[in-house]
Amino acid sequence: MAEQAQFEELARQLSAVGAVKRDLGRILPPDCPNGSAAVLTLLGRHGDMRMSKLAELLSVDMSVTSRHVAHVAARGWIERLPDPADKRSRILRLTPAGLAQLDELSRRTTHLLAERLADWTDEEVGQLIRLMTRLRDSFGDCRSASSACRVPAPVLEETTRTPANT
Amino acid sequence: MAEQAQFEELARQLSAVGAVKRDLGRILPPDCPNGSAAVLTLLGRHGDMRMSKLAELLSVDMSVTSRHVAHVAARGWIERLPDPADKRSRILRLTPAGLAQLDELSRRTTHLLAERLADWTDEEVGQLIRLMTRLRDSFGDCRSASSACRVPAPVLEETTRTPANT
DNA sequence: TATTGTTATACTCTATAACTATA
DNA sequence: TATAGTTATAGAGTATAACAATA
Repeated sequence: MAEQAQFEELARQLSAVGAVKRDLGRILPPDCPNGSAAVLTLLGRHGDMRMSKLAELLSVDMSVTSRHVAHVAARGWIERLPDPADKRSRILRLTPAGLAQLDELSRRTTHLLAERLADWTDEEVGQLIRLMTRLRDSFGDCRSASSACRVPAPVLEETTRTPANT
Repeated sequence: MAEQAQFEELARQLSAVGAVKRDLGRILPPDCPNGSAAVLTLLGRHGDMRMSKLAELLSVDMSVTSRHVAHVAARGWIERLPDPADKRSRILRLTPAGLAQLDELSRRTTHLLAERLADWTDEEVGQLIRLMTRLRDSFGDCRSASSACRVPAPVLEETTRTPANT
């Protein structure tokens, strides 16, 4: 178990990494904001899927997913096919135009990252990816796995003073 | 230099880590959204500073900083003192109430992180912090260094971990 | 003229709730 | 009744541009 000071620092870095995300967002193609890019990326990586599955991968509410998907579909980058197994559902699929857009996305982001991280080693980038993935799992497992994280965290009452941590 | 596939994966993880940030944002105290929390945290960590300095630390436009600061000041968590050296400028300072609020923030976030990252070792958390910090530096240096971002850029000696006023 | 900070406006992302159409 | 998805609405975060006061 890590120390409290570490958790504070981690929280700060999580907040600060937003600046990197914004930098990446600024170089996206026209009409393709972050939300659209995320949809295309996940469809390219995981293949055809339903809305609910995409919402889960995005870790956002399905209403949000619906908006992003509508935006992407309106530009012809994906199509929404009927699901023969369930008429309420829709299957999302990248179109050739969507694939081309995804290509462009990938080119831009990797170019920027390659430029900024020019002095990083392969191993360092891999390590960061592994740790971020694990971080996400440590949080995300709570959303699907209902038991473990369901423990409603000791509700902080007490005073406004920090107990001299361990 | 890392491979292209790694950069794509890193971009994906950067996008996905937003879910963790949102989880942290949900447990913040009333009237204290992420922007306010960031202001309080940075003032607590770096001590009194001017708007422009805070904007730089937040990596956002000063207009955004101004809004966040106004929100925080309206709740009495900071005060905006005149700068004797420059009448256009204002010095930001945490109030006792702001310090208490910062305490509460810290308690909540560390609680949540300690819970979610219960099976992480001290070393793993430290490694993630180091890599995220370096990632931010690899991007952030471009903002201050006005020329081409190719150049390693002058590293600002910023090891001041003075816990500000007390 | 340039800089510090504020305000107005617009856009993106997100969540909640109400709604539909199926199951 | 319950679930898949849509839409309306509201709130937070951000950037750009116009502005005021001061340097």
